[in-house]
Amino acid sequence: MTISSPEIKQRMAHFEQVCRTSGIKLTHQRIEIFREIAQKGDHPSAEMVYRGVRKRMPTVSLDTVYRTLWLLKDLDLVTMLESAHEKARFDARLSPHHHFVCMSCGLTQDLNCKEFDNLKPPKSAKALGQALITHVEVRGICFKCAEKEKTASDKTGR
Amino acid sequence: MTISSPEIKQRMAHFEQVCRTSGIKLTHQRIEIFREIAQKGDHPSAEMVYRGVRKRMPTVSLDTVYRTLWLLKDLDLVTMLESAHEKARFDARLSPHHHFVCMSCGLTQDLNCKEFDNLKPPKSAKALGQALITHVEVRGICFKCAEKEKTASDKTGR
DNA sequence: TTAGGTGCAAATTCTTTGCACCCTG
DNA sequence: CAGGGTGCAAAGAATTTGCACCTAA
Repeated sequence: MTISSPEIKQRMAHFEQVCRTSGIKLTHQRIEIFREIAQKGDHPSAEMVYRGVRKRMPTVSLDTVYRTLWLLKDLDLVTMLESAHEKARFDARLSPHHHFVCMSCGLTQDLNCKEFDNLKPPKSAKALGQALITHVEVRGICFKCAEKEKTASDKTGR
Repeated sequence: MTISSPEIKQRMAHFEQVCRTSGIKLTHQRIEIFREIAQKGDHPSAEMVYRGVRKRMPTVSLDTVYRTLWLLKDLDLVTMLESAHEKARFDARLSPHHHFVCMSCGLTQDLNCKEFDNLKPPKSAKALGQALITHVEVRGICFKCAEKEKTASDKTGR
Protein backbone atom coordinates (compact mmCIF):
# COMPACT_ATOMS: atom_id res chain seq x y z
CA MET A 1 0.00 0.00 0.00
CA THR A 2 1.34 3.40 -0.96
CA ILE A 3 0.22 6.52 0.85
CA SER A 4 -1.30 9.39 -1.13
CA SER A 5 0.86 12.42 -1.73
CA PRO A 6 -1.14 14.99 0.29
CA GLU A 7 -1.21 12.55 3.18
CA ILE A 8 2.58 12.20 3.03
CA LYS A 9 3.01 15.96 2.96
CA GLN A 10 0.84 16.29 5.99
CA ARG A 11 2.82 13.63 7.81
CA MET A 12 6.11 15.28 6.93
CA ALA A 13 4.82 18.65 8.10
CA HIS A 14 3.69 17.15 11.38
CA PHE A 15 7.07 15.47 11.78
CA GLU A 16 8.98 18.71 11.21
CA GLN A 17 6.77 20.58 13.58
CA VAL A 18 7.14 18.02 16.36
CA CYS A 19 10.92 18.03 15.91
CA ARG A 20 11.10 21.80 16.18
CA THR A 21 8.84 21.85 19.19
CA SER A 22 10.94 19.20 20.89
CA GLY A 23 14.23 20.87 20.05
CA ILE A 24 15.30 17.88 17.98
CA LYS A 25 17.55 18.62 15.04
CA LEU A 26 16.14 18.07 11.58
CA THR A 27 18.97 16.14 9.99
CA HIS A 28 18.94 14.67 6.51
CA GLN A 29 18.99 11.21 7.98
CA ARG A 30 15.98 11.79 10.18
CA ILE A 31 13.99 13.34 7.38
CA GLU A 32 14.69 10.49 4.99
CA ILE A 33 14.05 7.84 7.61
CA PHE A 34 10.72 9.34 8.56
CA ARG A 35 9.78 9.80 4.92
CA GLU A 36 10.49 6.15 4.27
CA ILE A 37 7.95 5.10 6.87
CA ALA A 38 5.49 7.87 6.05
CA GLN A 39 5.21 6.94 2.40
CA LYS A 40 4.87 3.21 2.88
CA GLY A 41 1.89 1.54 4.44
CA ASP A 42 3.44 -1.88 4.75
CA HIS A 43 4.88 -1.64 8.27
CA PRO A 44 8.56 -1.88 7.38
CA SER A 45 11.12 -3.32 9.78
CA ALA A 46 14.28 -1.41 10.72
CA GLU A 47 16.18 -3.37 8.12
CA MET A 48 13.63 -2.54 5.42
CA VAL A 49 13.72 1.14 6.31
CA TYR A 50 17.50 0.99 6.15
CA ARG A 51 17.47 -0.53 2.68
CA GLY A 52 14.92 2.01 1.46
CA VAL A 53 16.78 5.00 2.81
CA ARG A 54 20.11 3.80 1.45
CA LYS A 55 18.80 4.16 -2.07
CA ARG A 56 18.61 7.91 -1.58
CA MET A 57 21.38 8.26 0.98
CA PRO A 58 23.97 5.51 0.62
CA THR A 59 25.97 6.46 3.68
CA VAL A 60 23.35 6.06 6.41
CA SER A 61 24.22 3.45 8.95
CA LEU A 62 21.87 0.88 10.35
CA ASP A 63 22.39 2.10 13.89
CA THR A 64 21.26 5.58 12.95
CA VAL A 65 18.11 4.01 11.57
CA TYR A 66 17.55 2.24 14.88
CA ARG A 67 18.26 5.34 16.94
CA THR A 68 15.94 7.38 14.78
CA LEU A 69 13.15 4.84 14.88
CA TRP A 70 13.15 4.69 18.67
CA LEU A 71 13.29 8.48 18.73
CA LEU A 72 10.29 8.74 16.41
CA LYS A 73 8.51 6.30 18.62
CA ASP A 74 9.28 8.33 21.75
CA LEU A 75 7.95 11.41 20.01
CA ASP A 76 4.77 9.50 19.07
CA LEU A 77 5.51 10.06 15.40
CA VAL A 78 5.37 6.37 14.59
CA THR A 79 3.83 3.37 16.28
CA MET A 80 5.30 -0.08 16.58
CA LEU A 81 3.73 -3.40 15.75
CA GLU A 82 4.75 -6.58 17.53
CA SER A 83 6.37 -5.75 20.78
CA ALA A 84 9.93 -5.93 19.68
CA HIS A 85 12.35 -5.85 22.54
CA GLU A 86 10.05 -8.36 24.07
CA LYS A 87 11.04 -11.95 24.35
CA ALA A 88 8.81 -14.79 23.27
CA ARG A 89 6.20 -15.63 25.91
CA PHE A 90 4.20 -18.81 26.23
CA ASP A 91 0.78 -19.85 27.36
CA ALA A 92 -0.71 -23.30 27.93
CA ARG A 93 -4.24 -21.99 27.79
CA LEU A 94 -5.60 -23.00 24.43
CA SER A 95 -9.17 -21.75 24.65
CA PRO A 96 -9.68 -18.38 22.97
CA HIS A 97 -9.23 -15.41 25.22
CA HIS A 98 -8.04 -11.83 25.08
CA HIS A 99 -5.32 -9.76 26.69
CA PHE A 100 -4.74 -6.66 28.70
CA VAL A 101 -1.24 -5.34 28.00
CA CYS A 102 0.42 -2.67 30.08
CA MET A 103 1.98 -0.12 27.73
CA SER A 104 4.50 0.78 30.37
CA CYS A 105 5.87 -2.50 31.73
CA GLY A 106 4.59 -4.94 29.11
CA LEU A 107 2.79 -7.14 31.63
CA THR A 108 0.20 -9.20 29.78
CA GLN A 109 -2.83 -10.51 31.61
CA ASP A 110 -5.69 -12.66 30.36
CA LEU A 111 -8.97 -10.95 29.76
CA ASN A 112 -12.25 -12.84 29.58
CA CYS A 113 -15.00 -11.19 27.63
CA LYS A 114 -17.94 -12.91 25.97
CA GLU A 115 -18.58 -9.90 23.79
CA PHE A 116 -15.05 -10.11 22.36
CA ASP A 117 -15.33 -13.86 21.90
CA ASN A 118 -18.31 -13.34 19.65
CA LEU A 119 -16.71 -10.74 17.39
CA LYS A 120 -16.87 -11.67 13.75
CA PRO A 121 -14.13 -10.68 11.34
CA PRO A 122 -15.30 -7.72 9.26
CA LYS A 123 -16.04 -7.89 5.56
CA SER A 124 -12.85 -5.95 4.87
CA ALA A 125 -10.84 -8.92 6.21
CA LYS A 126 -12.25 -11.13 3.47
CA ALA A 127 -10.23 -9.15 0.95
CA LEU A 128 -6.98 -10.04 2.73
CA GLY A 129 -7.30 -13.74 3.41
CA GLN A 130 -9.08 -16.38 5.42
CA ALA A 131 -9.77 -15.03 8.90
CA LEU A 132 -9.52 -17.60 11.67
CA ILE A 133 -9.10 -15.93 15.05
CA THR A 134 -10.24 -12.56 16.30
CA HIS A 135 -8.09 -11.51 19.21
CA VAL A 136 -8.56 -8.31 21.17
CA GLU A 137 -5.71 -6.59 22.91
CA VAL A 138 -6.69 -3.92 25.38
CA ARG A 139 -3.73 -1.64 26.00
CA GLY A 140 -3.44 0.60 28.98
CA ILE A 141 -1.54 1.17 32.17
CA CYS A 142 -1.60 -1.45 34.90
CA PHE A 143 -2.12 -0.36 38.48
CA LYS A 144 1.47 -0.97 39.46
CA CYS A 145 2.80 1.32 36.74
CA ALA A 146 0.12 3.95 37.38
CA GLU A 147 1.29 4.01 40.98
CA LYS A 148 4.91 4.37 39.92
CA GLU A 149 4.17 7.21 37.52
CA LYS A 150 2.14 8.97 40.14
CA THR A 151 5.01 8.75 42.63
CA ALA A 152 7.47 9.97 40.00
CA SER A 153 5.32 12.92 38.96
CA ASP A 154 4.91 13.92 42.58
CA LYS A 155 8.67 14.45 42.57
CA THR A 156 9.20 15.99 39.16
CA GLY A 157 6.00 17.96 39.13
CA ARG A 158 5.47 16.80 35.54
CA MET B 1 -2.40 -16.33 38.46
CA THR B 2 -2.04 -19.98 39.43
CA ILE B 3 -3.96 -22.67 37.59
CA SER B 4 -6.20 -25.01 39.57
CA SER B 5 -4.97 -28.52 40.19
CA PRO B 6 -7.58 -30.43 38.14
CA GLU B 7 -6.96 -28.09 35.23
CA ILE B 8 -3.22 -28.78 35.42
CA LYS B 9 -3.82 -32.52 35.50
CA GLN B 10 -5.98 -32.23 32.44
CA ARG B 11 -3.35 -30.21 30.62
CA MET B 12 -0.63 -32.70 31.53
CA ALA B 13 -2.80 -35.59 30.34
CA HIS B 14 -3.45 -33.84 27.06
CA PHE B 15 0.26 -33.14 26.67
CA GLU B 16 1.21 -36.78 27.24
CA GLN B 17 -1.41 -37.98 24.85
CA VAL B 18 -0.34 -35.62 22.09
CA CYS B 19 3.29 -36.65 22.55
CA ARG B 20 2.43 -40.34 22.29
CA THR B 21 0.26 -39.75 19.25
CA SER B 22 3.02 -37.77 17.57
CA GLY B 23 5.73 -40.27 18.41
CA ILE B 24 7.56 -37.68 20.51
CA LYS B 25 9.50 -39.04 23.46
CA LEU B 26 8.27 -38.13 26.90
CA THR B 27 11.49 -37.07 28.53
CA HIS B 28 11.83 -35.63 32.03
CA GLN B 29 12.84 -32.31 30.59
CA ARG B 30 9.81 -32.04 28.34
CA ILE B 31 7.45 -33.01 31.12
CA GLU B 32 8.89 -30.45 33.53
CA ILE B 33 9.03 -27.72 30.92
CA PHE B 34 5.43 -28.26 29.93
CA ARG B 35 4.36 -28.45 33.57
CA GLU B 36 6.05 -25.13 34.24
CA ILE B 37 3.91 -23.43 31.60
CA ALA B 38 0.78 -25.41 32.40
CA GLN B 39 0.76 -24.45 36.06
CA LYS B 40 1.43 -20.78 35.59
CA GLY B 41 -0.97 -18.34 34.03
CA ASP B 42 1.50 -15.48 33.72
CA HIS B 43 2.83 -16.09 30.21
CA PRO B 44 6.42 -16.89 31.12
CA SER B 45 9.30 -16.20 28.75
CA ALA B 46 11.83 -18.88 27.84
CA GLU B 47 14.17 -17.50 30.46
CA MET B 48 11.47 -17.63 33.14
CA VAL B 49 10.54 -21.19 32.24
CA TYR B 50 14.22 -22.08 32.43
CA ARG B 51 14.57 -20.62 35.91
CA GLY B 52 11.41 -22.35 37.10
CA VAL B 53 12.39 -25.76 35.75
CA ARG B 54 15.90 -25.50 37.15
CA LYS B 55 14.51 -25.52 40.67
CA ARG B 56 13.29 -29.06 40.14
CA MET B 57 15.89 -30.15 37.59
CA PRO B 58 19.13 -28.20 38.03
CA THR B 59 20.83 -29.67 34.98
CA VAL B 60 18.43 -28.58 32.20
CA SER B 61 20.00 -26.31 29.69
CA LEU B 62 18.47 -23.18 28.28
CA ASP B 63 18.68 -24.49 24.74
CA THR B 64 16.62 -27.53 25.66
CA VAL B 65 14.02 -25.14 27.02
CA TYR B 66 13.98 -23.28 23.71
CA ARG B 67 13.84 -26.44 21.64
CA THR B 68 11.03 -27.80 23.77
CA LEU B 69 9.05 -24.58 23.65
CA TRP B 70 9.11 -24.43 19.86
CA LEU B 71 8.21 -28.12 19.79
CA LEU B 72 5.24 -27.57 22.08
CA LYS B 73 4.18 -24.73 19.87
CA ASP B 74 4.41 -26.89 16.74
CA LEU B 75 2.26 -29.48 18.47
CA ASP B 76 -0.25 -26.78 19.39
CA LEU B 77 0.27 -27.53 23.06
CA VAL B 78 1.13 -23.94 23.88
CA THR B 79 0.48 -20.63 22.21
CA MET B 80 2.86 -17.72 21.92
CA LEU B 81 2.25 -14.11 22.75
CA GLU B 82 4.09 -11.32 20.97
CA SER B 83 5.40 -12.57 17.70
CA ALA B 84 8.87 -13.36 18.82
CA HIS B 85 11.19 -14.12 15.94
CA GLU B 86 9.66 -11.06 14.42
CA LYS B 87 11.61 -7.88 14.17
CA ALA B 88 10.23 -4.55 15.26
CA ARG B 89 7.97 -3.02 12.60
CA PHE B 90 6.92 0.58 12.28
CA ASP B 91 3.91 2.51 11.12
CA ALA B 92 3.42 6.23 10.54
CA ARG B 93 -0.34 5.94 10.65
CA LEU B 94 -1.37 7.29 14.01
CA SER B 95 -5.15 7.05 13.79
CA PRO B 96 -6.56 3.97 15.49
CA HIS B 97 -6.94 0.97 13.25
CA HIS B 98 -6.76 -2.79 13.40
CA HIS B 99 -4.71 -5.53 11.81
CA PHE B 100 -5.00 -8.68 9.80
CA VAL B 101 -1.99 -10.89 10.53
CA CYS B 102 -1.10 -13.92 8.46
CA MET B 103 -0.29 -16.79 10.81
CA SER B 104 1.90 -18.33 8.18
CA CYS B 105 4.11 -15.56 6.83
CA GLY B 106 3.53 -12.85 9.42
CA LEU B 107 2.41 -10.26 6.90
CA THR B 108 0.47 -7.57 8.73
CA GLN B 109 -2.10 -5.50 6.91
CA ASP B 110 -4.26 -2.65 8.13
CA LEU B 111 -7.89 -3.40 8.74
CA ASN B 112 -10.53 -0.71 8.89
CA CYS B 113 -13.63 -1.53 10.85
CA LYS B 114 -16.00 0.92 12.48
CA GLU B 115 -17.44 -1.81 14.66
CA PHE B 116 -14.00 -2.55 16.10
CA ASP B 117 -13.26 1.14 16.58
CA ASN B 118 -16.27 1.43 18.80
CA LEU B 119 -15.42 -1.51 21.06
CA LYS B 120 -15.35 -0.56 24.71
CA PRO B 121 -12.98 -2.26 27.15
CA PRO B 122 -14.93 -4.80 29.21
CA LYS B 123 -15.60 -4.43 32.90
CA SER B 124 -13.06 -7.16 33.61
CA ALA B 125 -10.32 -4.86 32.30
CA LYS B 126 -11.09 -2.35 35.03
CA ALA B 127 -9.68 -4.81 37.55
CA LEU B 128 -6.31 -4.81 35.77
CA GLY B 129 -5.62 -1.16 35.11
CA GLN B 130 -6.61 1.85 33.09
CA ALA B 131 -7.64 0.75 29.60
CA LEU B 132 -6.71 3.17 26.82
CA ILE B 133 -6.73 1.45 23.46
CA THR B 134 -8.73 -1.50 22.19
CA HIS B 135 -6.93 -3.08 19.28
CA VAL B 136 -8.25 -6.04 17.32
CA GLU B 137 -5.94 -8.47 15.60
CA VAL B 138 -7.61 -10.77 13.12
CA ARG B 139 -5.38 -13.77 12.51
CA GLY B 140 -5.69 -16.01 9.54
CA ILE B 141 -4.00 -17.08 6.37
CA CYS B 142 -3.35 -14.56 3.63
CA PHE B 143 -4.14 -15.47 0.05
CA LYS B 144 -0.52 -15.84 -0.93
CA CYS B 145 0.14 -18.41 1.81
CA ALA B 146 -3.14 -20.21 1.17
CA GLU B 147 -2.02 -20.62 -2.42
CA LYS B 148 1.38 -21.92 -1.35
CA GLU B 149 -0.11 -24.45 1.05
CA LYS B 150 -2.52 -25.62 -1.57
CA THR B 151 0.29 -26.20 -4.03
CA ALA B 152 2.33 -28.01 -1.38
CA SER B 153 -0.53 -30.27 -0.36
CA ASP B 154 -1.18 -31.18 -3.96
CA LYS B 155 2.31 -32.66 -3.93
CA THR B 156 2.44 -34.27 -0.50
CA GLY B 157 -1.17 -35.33 -0.48
CA ARG B 158 -1.37 -34.02 3.07
C1' DT C 1 30.32 28.07 17.51
C1' DT C 2 28.65 24.02 19.87
C1' DA C 3 25.75 20.61 21.48
C1' DG C 4 23.51 17.25 19.54
C1' DG C 5 23.83 13.71 15.74
C1' DT C 6 26.27 10.34 12.91
C1' DG C 7 29.17 6.35 11.30
C1' DC C 8 32.01 2.78 12.57
C1' DA C 9 33.03 -1.20 14.99
C1' DA C 10 32.61 -3.72 18.91
C1' DA C 11 29.34 -5.31 22.61
C1' DT C 12 24.84 -7.29 24.28
C1' DT C 13 20.86 -9.98 24.31
C1' DC C 14 18.02 -13.52 22.78
C1' DT C 15 17.90 -17.58 20.19
C1' DT C 16 19.88 -21.36 17.30
C1' DT C 17 23.12 -25.02 15.95
C1' DG C 18 26.90 -28.80 15.70
C1' DC C 19 28.43 -32.52 18.03
C1' DA C 20 29.27 -36.27 21.25
C1' DC C 21 26.97 -38.60 24.87
C1' DC C 22 22.53 -40.24 27.04
C1' DC C 23 17.93 -42.33 27.77
C1' DT C 24 13.11 -43.50 26.27
C1' DG C 25 10.45 -46.73 23.87
C1' DC D 1 19.49 -51.48 21.28
C1' DA D 2 18.56 -47.53 18.15
C1' DG D 3 17.34 -43.18 17.19
C1' DG D 4 15.67 -39.30 19.05
C1' DG D 5 16.89 -36.02 22.86
C1' DT D 6 20.14 -33.47 25.73
C1' DG D 7 24.01 -30.46 27.41
C1' DC D 8 27.75 -27.83 26.19
C1' DA D 9 29.93 -24.33 23.84
C1' DA D 10 30.12 -21.69 20.02
C1' DA D 11 27.51 -19.26 16.23
C1' DG D 12 23.81 -16.11 14.53
C1' DA D 13 20.56 -12.39 14.24
C1' DA D 14 18.68 -8.15 15.94
C1' DT D 15 19.64 -4.31 18.53
C1' DT D 16 22.65 -1.21 21.42
C1' DT D 17 26.71 1.44 22.79
C1' DG D 18 31.39 4.05 23.08
C1' DC D 19 33.89 7.15 20.72
C1' DA D 20 35.76 10.55 17.55
C1' DC D 21 34.25 13.30 13.82
C1' DC D 22 30.52 16.13 11.67
C1' DT D 23 26.73 19.52 11.02
C1' DA D 24 22.18 22.01 11.94
C1' DA D 25 20.76 25.86 14.41
